[in-house]
Amino acid sequence: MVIEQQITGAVVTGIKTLYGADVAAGQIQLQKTKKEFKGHLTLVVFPFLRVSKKSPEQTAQEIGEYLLQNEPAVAEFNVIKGFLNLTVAASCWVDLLNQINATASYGIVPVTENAPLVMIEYSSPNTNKPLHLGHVRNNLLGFSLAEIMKANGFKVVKTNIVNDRGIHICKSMLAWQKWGNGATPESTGKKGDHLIGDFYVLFDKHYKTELRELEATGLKKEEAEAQSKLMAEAREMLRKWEAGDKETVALWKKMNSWVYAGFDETYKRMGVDFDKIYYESETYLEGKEKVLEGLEKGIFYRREDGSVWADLTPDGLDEKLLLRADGTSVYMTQDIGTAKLRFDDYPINKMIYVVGNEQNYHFQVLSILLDKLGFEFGKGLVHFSYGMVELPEGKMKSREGTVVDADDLMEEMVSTARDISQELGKLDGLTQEEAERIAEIVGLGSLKYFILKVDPRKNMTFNPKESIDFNGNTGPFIQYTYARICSVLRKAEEQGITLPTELPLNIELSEKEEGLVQLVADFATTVKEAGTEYSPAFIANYIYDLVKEYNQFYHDFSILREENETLKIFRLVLSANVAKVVKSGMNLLGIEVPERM
RNA sequence: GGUCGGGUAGCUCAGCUGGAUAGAGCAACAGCCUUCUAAGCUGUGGGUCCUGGGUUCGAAUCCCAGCCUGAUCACCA
Repeated sequence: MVIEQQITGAVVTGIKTLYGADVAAGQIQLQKTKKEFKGHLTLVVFPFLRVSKKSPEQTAQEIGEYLLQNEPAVAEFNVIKGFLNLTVAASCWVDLLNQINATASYGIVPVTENAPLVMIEYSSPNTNKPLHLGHVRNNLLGFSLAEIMKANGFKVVKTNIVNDRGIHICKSMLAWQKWGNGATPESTGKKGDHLIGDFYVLFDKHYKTELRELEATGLKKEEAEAQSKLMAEAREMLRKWEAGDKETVALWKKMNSWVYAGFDETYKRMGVDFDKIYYESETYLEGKEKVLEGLEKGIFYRREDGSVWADLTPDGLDEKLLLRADGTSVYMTQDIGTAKLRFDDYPINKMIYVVGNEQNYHFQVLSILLDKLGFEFGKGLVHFSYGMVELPEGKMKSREGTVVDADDLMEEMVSTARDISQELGKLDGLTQEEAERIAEIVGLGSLKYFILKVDPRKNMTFNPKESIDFNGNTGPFIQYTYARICSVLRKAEEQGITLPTELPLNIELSEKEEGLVQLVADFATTVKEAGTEYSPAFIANYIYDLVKEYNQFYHDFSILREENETLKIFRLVLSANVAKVVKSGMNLLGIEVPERM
């Protein structure tokens, strides 16, 4: 990176000297040389033809000669058409590796006292069913994004808004009352969130039966729905809850506590956490006040029936309801309320909402509304919108039981990891605990990487029948490489080799080794890009490239068996730094790396 | 219909702020373990980068039109 800046600067002065023209550093296209050509960096000379008034080849030749004489970092060059391929001196690469080696957390920007604060909302489950694959994607993206923002020097507050109220929860409660026979997580041995989820499904089953029976008497669908006794009971329960009926609230609290215990277990295993949790039951009334405030200021308007609206047609959107005629709040009102509470709690500079792309419109509207209401982060709020996870047959439907459950999935991945380890005989000589720990790391690593390596915006399909791979472009592939490096480093230590803090600059390196140093150095820019683009996938793809490259090196070169002592040490330092970057990169994805596997 | 995504190898995906012959993995086939972990490495086959125009020395990438696909446009959350 430093090398690139140096050469870019030299090119600027070179063009000034050769052709008397001024070019901005930003105009200079210095890119990595393609593998099939010799060199490390390539200057595209086409843009300079206007000032050189010569052919591409001749221009490239002239600039190349200038650099060779005036820029010590450039050791060689060759010209192919309009491309000037530059070979950087080996000593520069060793020097660069020394710098990386000296920085314990290379590529990670430290968080300073007065760094801007980013709040990231993610997960945001309903309390009427367990987490499924869609939540897994959300959780992994949210957690990783938080790590990436931290690595870019931001203060980060991770938050979760739990949707703990509403008709859906009442459905589970009602079903439990009617058919639960007092079942508890203890009595059934079931995780609380699963238990509640079962009752939610049970409600739906009974409700459907009721509808069928009503329709059999000749009623239309809408009429049947209107006459459903079950639904009426659920609504009545919601009314009671909102009125603060003691019995209802007590039941609600009890059942929610079961769900939270279940969620905690799932989050813990997944390795995600939160700094601050908000509950909708505590925030849903808050927005009202803000909306009324906006009404007073004339930002919103009231209709004849008493409902309050925002007119967003000047912004190219529709009119949006904010308060019903009866004064109750809607989803949007709640999000305004939550925003208010958060802003009261923290000096938020940037707000990121990790929410599925089906809510793009909602957040577009929210951004405008918050801005109008005077929230500083409103205009710049980021809706980190990600695509759905679909099954080969299409969308997952919780009511139809086609969801891929998060707990089941994690368990399956870990157990597959365990089986593979056993088959390959990788666990010989390890204790039961160590083996189990590794299975956990590898199984979850596989799942996490599988999800995070794809562009968040895209919908992804997950085929439960074809289990997630452990070979190729996968988490375990990366973890395996890390474990191998650790193994080599362990052996070096056993042989009494200590790694120096600084390598001598006069080492002869192969292209492969130079390329690896260059790749390792790229970690810093990758972290930065992942931050500005909000993309864990950038990190994932980078690590894969690095690891693939390292594996080739590992295969083709000896490290400990290298006879040239200096070279051996260099390769060990290089390996150690590849491992270092792989580890911190994987950590940015929320993935652990094992020291053996 | 309006708005916003996505369309790249049989499958899953990179590449998209314009640059060289469009890359990986999986699957298929063929090789490489008495040598630092073979969850690895090497090779073979596989492509109208949705289509058609345009801008450019140069387009998978940018612009326009169209096609396919998903989401959304609720007094649900």
